[in-house]
Amino acid sequence: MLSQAEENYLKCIYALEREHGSEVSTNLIAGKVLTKASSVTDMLKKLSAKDLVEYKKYQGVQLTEQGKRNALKVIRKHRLWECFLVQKLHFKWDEVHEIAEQLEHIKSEVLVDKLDAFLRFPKQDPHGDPIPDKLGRMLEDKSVPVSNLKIGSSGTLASVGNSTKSFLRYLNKRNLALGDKIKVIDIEPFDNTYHIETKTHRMMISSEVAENLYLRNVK
Amino acid sequence: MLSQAEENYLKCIYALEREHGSEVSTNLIAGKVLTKASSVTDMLKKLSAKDLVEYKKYQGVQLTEQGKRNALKVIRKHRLWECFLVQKLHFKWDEVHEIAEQLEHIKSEVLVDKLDAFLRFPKQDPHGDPIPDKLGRMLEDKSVPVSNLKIGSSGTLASVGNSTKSFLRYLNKRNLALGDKIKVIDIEPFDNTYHIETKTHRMMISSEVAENLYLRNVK
DNA sequence: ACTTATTTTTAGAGATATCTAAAAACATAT
DNA sequence: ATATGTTTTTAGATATCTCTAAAAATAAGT
Repeated sequence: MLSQAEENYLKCIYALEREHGSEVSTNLIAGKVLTKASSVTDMLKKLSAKDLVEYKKYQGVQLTEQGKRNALKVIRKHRLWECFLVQKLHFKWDEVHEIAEQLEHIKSEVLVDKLDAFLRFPKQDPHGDPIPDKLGRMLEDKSVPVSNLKIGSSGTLASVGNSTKSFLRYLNKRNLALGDKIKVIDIEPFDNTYHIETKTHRMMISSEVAENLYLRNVK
Repeated sequence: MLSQAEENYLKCIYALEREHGSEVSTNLIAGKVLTKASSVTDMLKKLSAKDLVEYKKYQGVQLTEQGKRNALKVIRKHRLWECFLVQKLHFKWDEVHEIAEQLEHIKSEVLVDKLDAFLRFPKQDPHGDPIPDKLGRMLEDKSVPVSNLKIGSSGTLASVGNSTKSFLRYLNKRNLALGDKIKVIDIEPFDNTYHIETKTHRMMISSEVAENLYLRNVK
């Protein structure tokens, strides 16, 4: 049985393996979990003892198959609960992340599967992220962050790389929503600020924001 | 912010104050929480420091107004989640207690109120227990345990004093369900075994079971 | 009232998850 | 290759919640 802290680390390492290579460093984890490197080291030893990660001192970590399975279970729960909160309880997309962070740790296989059925087996959560099925399979993510685009290319906003309340409120304020078509007009070479255009607006976004807007059907 | 352990103690003390007098002893609590008396003492000190209980050494405890408010919040959440699990996810009444024990600790006022609305403000949970509203008000419980009845009296099964899987499965097996009319036919003076009768069956139940079957409209 | 039994509290220790500060390993630069 | 800087790990401490074993308070019995 995994503790909440252990589950959070697995989820975090899973995300970092996708963002960066499959070798994840202690400091990277510390940054994401908002803790100190020394705490991360402690936890990595524990996860390693449980065969959830491959860990060699000073070498960073990698999830084992078992670790990945467990990470996907937590992610599945998180995203299903987000769907529930938005679809059934009528929360806004910027209000659900923090609550789902708690709900994702509820222990009951049956509960998750019944919730999945109740929601009619959704394939994506309110932020456009794919929901793993019972076996961990999910839609392959072919989206690209705006920060990878060249001037002149465009695509459709498919998901966001950050589901915190503050980021989503920022998007609301700027009138950006999933499904919007976005085109890159210009890039400031100095600080990588992006000038983008939607159907109705033109705006500038920082490089950090550009890294968190994922587009599909990029041309 | 209260920890899960603290919330569990408050809930437990609340229940014991109803079952026994308002003075609840350390050992009683230890029995209900399944822990040792020494652990209870530690926790009582902590709850007392937070003004959630009135505690004097060797004298037992009592919830303060604040403690009662918090206990009712947890109970409200527990019972609402049980409704959700049965009504929306189609769990059986004997499958929800353990899951609700986890869900009751999810922190979000808005969530509870939205859940309440989603379920159309139910007044009772699947075990017949009253659900406190946002302000802690609930249906007054006028039911009586079978163990308080005399030979010849009868009533309608209104709620159960124990929602564990094992007890509810026992009731399923004996074909006892909420709403059933129950009549006391005889009481063994030796061990307080009750002979009871429903519309379709006659059976014997132990005194422990009799203490956990609550009837309304007793005549 | 005094002995015995029960209940409750204290004292000290373990497990989990975190931290700070210092040491060790690794990376980089001249 | 040696010095400098960064990253990671260790060592030791704290907070929460639990336990066992022993001491203190209360209750009960004759």
